[in-house]
Amino acid sequence: MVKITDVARHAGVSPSTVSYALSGKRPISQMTRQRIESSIRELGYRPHAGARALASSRSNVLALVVPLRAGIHVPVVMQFAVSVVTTARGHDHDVLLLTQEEGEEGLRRVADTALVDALIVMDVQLRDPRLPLLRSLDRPSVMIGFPQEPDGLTCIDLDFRAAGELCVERLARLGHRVMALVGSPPEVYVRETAFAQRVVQGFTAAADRNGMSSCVRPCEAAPGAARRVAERLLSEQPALTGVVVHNEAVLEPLIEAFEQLGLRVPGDLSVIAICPDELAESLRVPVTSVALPSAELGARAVELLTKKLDGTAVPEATLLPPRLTDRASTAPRNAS
Amino acid sequence: MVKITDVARHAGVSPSTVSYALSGKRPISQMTRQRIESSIRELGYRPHAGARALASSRSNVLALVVPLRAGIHVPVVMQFAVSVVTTARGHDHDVLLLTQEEGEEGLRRVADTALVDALIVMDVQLRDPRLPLLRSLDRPSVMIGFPQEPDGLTCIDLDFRAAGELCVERLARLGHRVMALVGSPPEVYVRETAFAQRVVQGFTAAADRNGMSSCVRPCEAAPGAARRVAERLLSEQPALTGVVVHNEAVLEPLIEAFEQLGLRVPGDLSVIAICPDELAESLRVPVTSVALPSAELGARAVELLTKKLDGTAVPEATLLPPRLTDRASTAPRNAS
DNA sequence: TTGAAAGCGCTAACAA
DNA sequence: TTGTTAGCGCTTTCAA
Repeated sequence: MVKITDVARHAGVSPSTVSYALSGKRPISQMTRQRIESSIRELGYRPHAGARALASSRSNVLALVVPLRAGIHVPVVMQFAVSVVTTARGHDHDVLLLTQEEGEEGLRRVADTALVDALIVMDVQLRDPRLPLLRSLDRPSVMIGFPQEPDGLTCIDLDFRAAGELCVERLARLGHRVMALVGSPPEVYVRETAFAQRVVQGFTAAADRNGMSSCVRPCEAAPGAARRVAERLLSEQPALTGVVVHNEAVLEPLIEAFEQLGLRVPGDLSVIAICPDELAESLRVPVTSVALPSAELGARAVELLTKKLDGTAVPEATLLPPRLTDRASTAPRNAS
Repeated sequence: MVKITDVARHAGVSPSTVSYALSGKRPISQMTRQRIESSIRELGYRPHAGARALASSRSNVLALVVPLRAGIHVPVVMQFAVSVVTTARGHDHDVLLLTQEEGEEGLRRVADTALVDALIVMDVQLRDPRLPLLRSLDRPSVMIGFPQEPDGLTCIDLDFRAAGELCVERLARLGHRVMALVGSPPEVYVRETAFAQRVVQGFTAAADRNGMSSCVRPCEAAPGAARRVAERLLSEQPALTGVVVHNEAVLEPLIEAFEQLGLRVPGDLSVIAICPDELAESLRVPVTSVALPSAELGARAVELLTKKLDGTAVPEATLLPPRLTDRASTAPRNAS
């Protein structure tokens, strides 16, 4: 194994000079820098990660905790993870993958052993048991999602409340007066996942504000669930002309169900989803949607974290504004 | 920070004794072990990962390289990753996540800096450019998938050839004589992904062996592609009664398309998929399928790797036998 | 602009 | 069964 002393000898300088040339933490003359660089190349030198971590108390590794639970759309998690890895690499960091399953002990372990410098935690609940722990750790963290008490923590997420409102506003502008929100599976609400509740709040508030009739229905991801929800909605709200869907798994089946029940999309029924753009674009009827920007969230989370590692102050809360793209599933309300 | 010398002093022993108590690499008397354990608990001691890695030349971290390309079913990758993390934790290892994008340089980097002890590489191509590198690294690796020349490498995968055969055999036993394979998107074949080709080989060989008429159609994941493939199949093979689908993205739309074209599943057409059980179970018509055992693959890959790290010899090739589950999409050929 | 040298916290060879 | 101690390869202070 080639070590820093080998490089130093080969370049005719001291080890510390090589170290500084590598880190840029002190000025190096043009000439020595070049000699060092060519020695490194010639010898194929790679600094030992463990030795570095020990001497500098920086591992240059971030922990990413991914959720596993029901009702979470897997491609969103994956895209987020990939974006975190890519962005982290751009900041000279690697990413250690942890599962929710490991729980608080897992977080404590990687932090206390100095395996990682900082943590990104996905799928934060309103009263997440990990919050006190994260506050007490000596390493910075960023949470995806907003808990009830975000004080002292750094959180980022799509502004789901505004997303819910934006959907309603768009439907309102198209003349729709009676609308429904088809949401996540019931268990998501039961475990108090903030983002699901925020959509409901935004949806309901905007509907009330616009004097519209509205209702909210959670929906399972199971095969027949979309159909049943569609049937119930139509029987309970015969005048329904606008539907907001916040549930990736049932978006397609739900539209199919409405059409099988005799409603044309968007002729009789306008549909807006809150989901990844890729999903909205891929359906037979491309769906007007508010994007779930997982890649951007991942990138931003890493940037917040690297700033915190650099000692730069960052805002406690970052809410990404919703962005709506019109596609083929929305139309003005039929005058008939 | 609490260090091993603190624990040693607190327990009235030497640091090495603490180290050995932790690693179990030499016998410790009952009494000292207990004293050490309670000191550790009392002080909240956690060994520093970097220091450990430096002194022992083991980081206890595995690298996992995940694919990003088109035609790869995201939930399969995610489930695999989760299974790798879970199993690795059971063997006292953590998992560093790398993307395909990082390429050979990424592999070399994490190996040469001793950031990881070993590597798991997914989505191996027939002539994968990473093979020579993996052979030359001083760290063990396991590949998911089989390249053309697996010599000197450790590979594991589902036996896709046998899976293709198994599907045909089941259809043959049900009396079907004319069948088609709807495969992955064309780009998957173009880039020579072994598993896709192996399914084709198994499918074709078994069909020939049984004197059946067969054809193979790649299929895009795009919205209308399933419908077009279904139409072409029916016009070109009017006697078609058995379809094998090896393409998660189009399984559902394909069945819908066949039904819209007037064919009942399984009344007129029997369908067998090669896909994750969860997907097969979740469709409106639960689909008879050969399971894609991503969780098992992940666990087995880690086990192979930890054995290699322990110096135990492991087989170069591991092929998991296909397992077929009968569901509602297959029936004996209609006698009419 | 550079060098010397003292650790960082742990493991494992050696010695007892 | 346990202790002593020499590193592991790097960073960073101090000194020049």
